[in-house]
Amino acid sequence: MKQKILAVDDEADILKLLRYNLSNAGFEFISAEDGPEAIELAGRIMPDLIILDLMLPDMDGNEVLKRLKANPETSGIPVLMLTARGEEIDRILGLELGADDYMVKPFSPRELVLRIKAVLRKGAASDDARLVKTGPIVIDTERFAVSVDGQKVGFTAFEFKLLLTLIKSKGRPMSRETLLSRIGQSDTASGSRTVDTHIRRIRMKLGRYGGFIETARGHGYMFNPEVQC
Amino acid sequence: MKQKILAVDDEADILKLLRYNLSNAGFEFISAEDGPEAIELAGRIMPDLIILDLMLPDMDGNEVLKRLKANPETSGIPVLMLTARGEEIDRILGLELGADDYMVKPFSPRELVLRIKAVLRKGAASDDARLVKTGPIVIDTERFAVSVDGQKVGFTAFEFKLLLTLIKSKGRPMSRETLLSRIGQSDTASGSRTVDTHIRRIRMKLGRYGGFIETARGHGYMFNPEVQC
DNA sequence: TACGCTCCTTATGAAAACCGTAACATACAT
DNA sequence: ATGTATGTTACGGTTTTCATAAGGAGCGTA
Repeated sequence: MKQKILAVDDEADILKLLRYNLSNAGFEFISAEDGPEAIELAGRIMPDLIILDLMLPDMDGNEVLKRLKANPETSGIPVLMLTARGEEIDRILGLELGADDYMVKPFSPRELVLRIKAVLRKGAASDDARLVKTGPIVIDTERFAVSVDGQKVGFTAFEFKLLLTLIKSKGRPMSRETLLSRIGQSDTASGSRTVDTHIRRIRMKLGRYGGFIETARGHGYMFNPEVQC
Repeated sequence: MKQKILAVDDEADILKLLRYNLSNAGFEFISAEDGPEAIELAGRIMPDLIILDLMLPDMDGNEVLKRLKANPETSGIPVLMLTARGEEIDRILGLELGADDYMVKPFSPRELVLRIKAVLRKGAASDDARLVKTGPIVIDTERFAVSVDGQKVGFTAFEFKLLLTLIKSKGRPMSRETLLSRIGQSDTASGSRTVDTHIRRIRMKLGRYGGFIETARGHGYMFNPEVQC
């Protein structure tokens, strides 16, 4: 059966473009032009994916997204956001909303189709999703950007990979050696204590969420977002 | 349904020529002879595309365009500008207005129809539009011309392709190798450090917007127009 | 063909960012 | 209480990037 895609945008041109390309790509295309209509439609037809413009006339795309996520019936539907400008990218990251991916307009239809397929393929088993979210922490694996509580935080390459590795195996402690090898620094002569230093730096950058990285004494470190502060 | 095209020109000959060719091409043709009429008509009939002469008797074509773009209802309509002379081309680029394409009079009707179809097909979200706009930066992909803040800036071929590649993948860092290969210099023995030099030159030419090109340490470079100066 | 021009490339040192280590302080476990 | 593991801090070395200059290839023109 064809997978259904709901696109929400107020610009008819965009909808036309989407309809053309997504139909060709083998999807069933449904469109909505404003927020309320989108929410209503989503709940009724249960699409496999929603394309949502961040800038809508009546109700902000963020608001729409929030309501979709608030409704348990629609909260599982992956959402791909569209933004008009690069300036808004950080908002997507920052608002810790439930978007699974995003694209900046103008976008190439070809790339859009690829991204849609990627999101659909991954579904719940998100091993390599673009946006990795853990509570107040959102990681954009393509831009190498991290935001905490809506604030963009600068991470170095090492720190970034370390954090991502920990989060991907969250709940399971990982030894320093494992961490180093997953990052690709295994062969280089890095004393394993180096990890400690980086862990500390990450903890500082995570601010009050630094405690999410627990130390498994004798075993290494573990990411555990359950901890309250 | 036929797509509507609104043509604005004070010369009756031109309008006649346009009407003949566009009707034949399957468009619904509407014409206006001056600025105010054009604006009124555009808001009322919502054409799919507007052909606008840069030189109008009462109100300059640029002024008309500005007002069209200022009105949220009409701002999404693509506009194709007509200029009487090549000398005016730079003004089109320079005014960072919202034109999507342009032609120089005298033009071939056949080419005009092709261009119209191209603009309509691509809509606002396109991979290879003729005019690529990012804030104060406008790029004419056919003339290899760039303007910043309305000022035409001379770019060399390498710089041009580099900037365009970065902008087309805006928001995502690209390695020097990727950049070189996309430009077509991959096989030539270009040390990847060459990219650095060109990036620097582009930054200088972009003036105060040079910061739009961010360096992703360890990853390459990324175009990101969010940065304010 | 020679000349002059522009543009691409490379070279070099300066500056900045990052990584790793060491030394000491602190917490944990037996 | 003592030894071990980790936290903290500071500093030096290394890598990456910036900045500037200069060599050399390609192109058009005379």
